[in-house]
Amino acid sequence: MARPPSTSPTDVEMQILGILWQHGPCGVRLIHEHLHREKGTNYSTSVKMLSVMLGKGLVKRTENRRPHLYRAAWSRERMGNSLLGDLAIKVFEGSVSSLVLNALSASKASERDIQEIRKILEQMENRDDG
Amino acid sequence: MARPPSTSPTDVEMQILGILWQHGPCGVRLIHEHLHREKGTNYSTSVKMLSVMLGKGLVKRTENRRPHLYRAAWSRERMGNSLLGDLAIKVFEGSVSSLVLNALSASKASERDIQEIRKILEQMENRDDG
DNA sequence: TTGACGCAGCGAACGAATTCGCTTTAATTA
DNA sequence: TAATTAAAGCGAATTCGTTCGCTGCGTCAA
Repeated sequence: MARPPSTSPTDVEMQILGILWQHGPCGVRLIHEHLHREKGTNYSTSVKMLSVMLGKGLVKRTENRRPHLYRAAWSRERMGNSLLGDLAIKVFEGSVSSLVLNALSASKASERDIQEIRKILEQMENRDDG
Repeated sequence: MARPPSTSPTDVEMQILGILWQHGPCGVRLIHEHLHREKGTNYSTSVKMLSVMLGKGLVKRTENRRPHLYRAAWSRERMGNSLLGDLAIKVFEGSVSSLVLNALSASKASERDIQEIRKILEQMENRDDG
């Protein structure tokens, strides 16, 4: 009679993944320092969250030495695409294209970004399956 | 000592917004029928959720007649862009361009989508602020 | 070895999100 | 009007996400 556990990473989990993506593998101490700076949480909280994330398969860790080293289980890109897919399902009935189209027409992308996108479009057209 | 209330719509709320975007303004009854079909929830649950969403400003309602009519407070497009921005903050350090770029290079957009995107890019370049 | 200190883990506490039962209010029919 | 049915609302129950306090272990230096 309550809500089901969420599939995608929660807010704090995303925050931690962000730190891991930025720093690469690191110990709890470093992660804690970031979280403490950003929201004043306790060391135990960081330990717990990492533990939860380990259980969910969101992070992996090396236990050879102490302190243990944590790293993100998924790359920034992979996670981004996955969450983008979820978002498309929620608001655009599953169409990532609609989502991207809509974002492009609403945003003010830089000249450099536009060139970048052009290049990618050409690459796509040169693929057989495009 | 707990989590802060989430800013963006929750899962169930998004589900309800989806129904409203699809059907346009409608009463609780219709929304309930959808939710019941999809996850077997009770009529009271739909009433409550709509009430919560009304409090959050996610939906508006007309009380002239009974049953009351509910409608989404934000368009699909507006909500999509807003959530896309949130997502970019979480995974790409705030860069929507990175998010879109990454999505484009990973996805297999259709020929028609590609042309569509080209058109939008041209429109963007013709704007002074592009 | 022993004392000090950092690291890891567990379980409880608390608010947020979701669900429903029961009551109240409104409309519709007899 | 009175009885019946539908709509709306309230409050409690339940689970999830997040936080921390306390306990115990590993490591290092004296």
